[in-house]
Formats: sequence, structure tokens, C-alpha cells
Amino acid sequence: MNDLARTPRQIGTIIQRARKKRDWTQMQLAERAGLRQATISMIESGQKPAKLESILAVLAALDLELRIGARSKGHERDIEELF
Amino acid sequence: MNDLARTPRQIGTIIQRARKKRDWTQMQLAERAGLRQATISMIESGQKPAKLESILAVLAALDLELRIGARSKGHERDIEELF
DNA sequence: ACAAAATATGCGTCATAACGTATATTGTAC
DNA sequence: GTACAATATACGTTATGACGCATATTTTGT
Repeated sequence: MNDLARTPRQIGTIIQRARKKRDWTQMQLAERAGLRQATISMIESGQKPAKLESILAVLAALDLELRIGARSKGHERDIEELF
Repeated sequence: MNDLARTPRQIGTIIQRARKKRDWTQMQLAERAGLRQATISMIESGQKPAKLESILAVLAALDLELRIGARSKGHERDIEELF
């Protein structure tokens, strides 16, 4: 898994997929990340941009990590963000 | 360039390096990202956690992108699916 | 269909990021 | 060392993320 994330919404989608892969509820993830279930909901939907801190907490809880690299052209998998 | 970023401070350092590599001042980066010079300063130092939005704006201005992947021990790990 | 679980929203409050503006500090020439 | 540029801090204000608590809506299982 190595997903590109350019918007809060893409990040939310990635987080949601990782959570479901582990069969965790938003509540379980919230507890592990030290946040509320409602906050997880908002992060996953990407409607409201979150704090960097919160995102990092969620990623850590999911055993994921963030990488920063030069913008690539297409040979990276982009998150299909179309309904 | 593909740097690991687990804390706001690490992210700040990566951003600062990318900015200097381009020989931009904080003011120039701020203008391109739609933020203040003071905000860039805080993001680079990582002292105050920023909004995800702001980080994404800065990364876009620097032609960088964010990737999310499984936490790796050392180098690359291909145990894609746990459980 | 029904109940239960999971998820999405609402509301008032608090905490704080970012703002505008300005100044203080540091770095880099000449 | 003296300007000048660049960066870090300060102060009051504004915008909003996250909180607690609650409820509405959706999804899932029987």
C-alpha cells in the first residue's frame, strides 16, 4: 500500500480503507488515536480539514506512515476519488 | 526524494529543505501557498501543529506530494496483508 | 421487518491555528 | 560594524477543529 494523497478527502479515503481492512469501527480507531468517533467520521469524509496532529495520530494508530516526495507523473497509484 | 514524516517537526524540516533547494525565501513560499511568512516559519519549525490544509498547500507550492503507506521496519516490507 | 450496531450530524463551548500588522532577532553581504 | 535581507516572535482578532453530549441516519445481522 502506497497511496497518493493530495487532498483531505483522499487522505480520509485512505484512512477509511485501512480501518476497514482491520475490521475496526470508528469508535475503536478513535480510542486508539485518542479522538472522538465523530472526529474520525469527519476525517474519513474529508469534509472538514483536520489538524495535522489528528491525522498523524490516526495514521499511527493504523500502523501507517506518511512520506513526502517529489510530485510524480502517474506511475504512482492515485486514489480513485470518483463516486 | 522520499522522506519519512512521522511528526510535525519532521515535516517542517522536509519542507524547509525543499524550499532552500529552490532558493526561495519563506515569503516567496508563503505567497505561493497563500499563507503568511510567519505561518511558514511555524510550520518549518514544527513547534505549533498546523492544519492539514496548510501543509498540503505548502507541499503543492513546492511541487511535493504526500504518500501514505504501511509502516516499514527499516526498508521495504512486503507483508501487505496482516491477519 | 425488526433490533442492534455503526456512522453521520447537531449544538454549545473551548482551544488554538492563522490572520494582519508589527517588531525583534538572526543571517548575509559589503 | 553597518546596512539590508531573512527569519522568528508578539499582540489582538477571527475562524474553525475538536470536545462533550446527544440524536438522527445508515448499515448489518437475524
